[in-house]
Amino acid sequence: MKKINAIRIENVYDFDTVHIFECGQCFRWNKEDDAYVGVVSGHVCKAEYDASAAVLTLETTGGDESFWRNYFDLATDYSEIRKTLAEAEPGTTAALEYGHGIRILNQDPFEILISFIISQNNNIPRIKKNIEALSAKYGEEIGECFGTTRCAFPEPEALASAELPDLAELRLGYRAEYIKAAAARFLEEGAPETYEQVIAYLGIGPKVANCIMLFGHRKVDAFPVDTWVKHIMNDMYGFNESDVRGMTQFAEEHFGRYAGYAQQYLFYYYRDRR
DNA sequence: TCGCAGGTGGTCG
DNA sequence: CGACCACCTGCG
Repeated sequence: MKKINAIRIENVYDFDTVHIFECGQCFRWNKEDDAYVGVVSGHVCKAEYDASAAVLTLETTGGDESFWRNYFDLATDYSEIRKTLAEAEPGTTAALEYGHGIRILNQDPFEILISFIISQNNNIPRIKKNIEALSAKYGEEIGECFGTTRCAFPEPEALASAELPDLAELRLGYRAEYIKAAAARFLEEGAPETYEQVIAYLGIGPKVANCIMLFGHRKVDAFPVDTWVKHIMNDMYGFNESDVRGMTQFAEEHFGRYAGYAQQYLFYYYRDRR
């Protein structure tokens, strides 16, 4: 049993655990009993939020308050973001209200890189299974927490030196070779900092590259265009679903520096009500 | 059985 | 360039 620290953070607003953890930005948080439990940068964390008291309570194996404040992006004013987006594009109002309490987490760049390679042409339950399997086999064991043995997300070294047949056993499919190559490249070159550097990776195209910039590097004007955004942009603005260029330009012009937030609200709203 | 799931690389015209 | 199309895998 790992030692658990309690951290109590007051005056937390615009926060909703369901919306934060289910909006598709992260894959290692799961509802266990009445709270969400996740593994973040080698720390296990149980998160509970009391809206009436505006208090976020964390039970965690590590990370100090400032680490978790940064992870949950508590310094950002999401009311201001929603207000700005609603004024710029009134059609998004319903989505902004529906997804109130979404926050774009500050996640580890390597974990995001690998996780979103796995996400391509895939579905969320299988993505999560793949990532858990990868962590169990190649990640460091943290110990038993909240009734389960938990493992950190693998380090680049571990995945770079993984054998392809072993990765294949985890049912990663054709993404296995992308993962190994990406880990080796990350190890050699360090974290890719720009869209151009990320998209140069084998197995990373425009959609995944934008997700990596948005979720792994806090480039909040990035606008990932996936199958749902195509439906949304067709539905709301009449774009042909093949016109990714047009949608991207629209996002730049209408959502501007908050395009990434807009994408999350819209994606979550439409996908959740499918 | 077949299409789909938060796409991408390869190959044509 | 832009329009196909195959692709690991699991599920309904």
